Amino acid sequence: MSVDVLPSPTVATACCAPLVRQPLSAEEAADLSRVLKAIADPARLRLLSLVAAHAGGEACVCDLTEPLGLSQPTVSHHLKVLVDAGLLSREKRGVWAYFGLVPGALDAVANVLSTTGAPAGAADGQPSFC
Amino acid sequence: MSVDVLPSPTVATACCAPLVRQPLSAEEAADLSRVLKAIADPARLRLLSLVAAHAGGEACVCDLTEPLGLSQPTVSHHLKVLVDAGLLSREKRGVWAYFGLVPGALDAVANVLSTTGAPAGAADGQPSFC
DNA sequence: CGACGACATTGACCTCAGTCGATGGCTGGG
DNA sequence: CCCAGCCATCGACTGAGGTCAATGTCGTCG
Repeated sequence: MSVDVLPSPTVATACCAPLVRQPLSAEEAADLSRVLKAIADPARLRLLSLVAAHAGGEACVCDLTEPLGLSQPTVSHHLKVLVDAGLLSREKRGVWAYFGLVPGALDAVANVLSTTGAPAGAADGQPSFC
Repeated sequence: MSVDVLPSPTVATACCAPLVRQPLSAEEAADLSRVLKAIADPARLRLLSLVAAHAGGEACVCDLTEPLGLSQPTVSHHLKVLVDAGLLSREKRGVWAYFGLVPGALDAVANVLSTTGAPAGAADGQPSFC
């Protein structure tokens, strides 16, 4: 296989970009579009909301296949996309794999899109990104 | 064909949805993904930032083809996608067509993604959406 | 009124992304 | 020690989307 597990939290590079203040470069636009493409899918949007609304803030694959009406490989694929984009975290406990929201990741994307600089206490306290 | 030109300002239906509070329905996710798919493209992201940063907050097609390095039909196509998504407004004055940001549209999307309810003064005063 | 320029539309090509069935790896239980 | 269940990966199919050349439409100017 050619590609290996490059860490690349793509959301990090797209952070703190005003978007409406000055023209984006081709690189910045490509980075930001990568994260947005990960979110711009109905199945993945529902996955994000399902995980976030689940008890404890995390859910396993078996909890997600039914509400989405998709096959298990498809759900696993979408979860991998979200994890690679830096939006979800994956933790394997025993047989089950638990997925949870990465704190501040969605807020970082929201900050980029917002015409105002930064929401009051949204991505606040996330120095790993900004 | 089945689908016709429904006006559908898709951003309106996707407004005010917490996303992390309760699971999205298939309909809500489809609506929201439509708007996000419009933004999740490097060329369109650069178009948004170019228009926003342009003098007067509006720009015509001839101002946008060069910085993007894309052909005129392609730029026109991307602009149409953004207009259909409710993110850009199009006003034809004489021979030129001027495009400008729809106020509050990007902030509405940012609100949906943000884990906190609403940024302080972002989409504030946009009763057409919320 | 004829030519030019700005923009939109069409048609076609090509690449990529979403989906599923089948299979493999791994862990826990009998 | 073997079996059962959860999850990831693979391969293939299909549809959607980005891009451009060519063409059409409309307003402007000489």
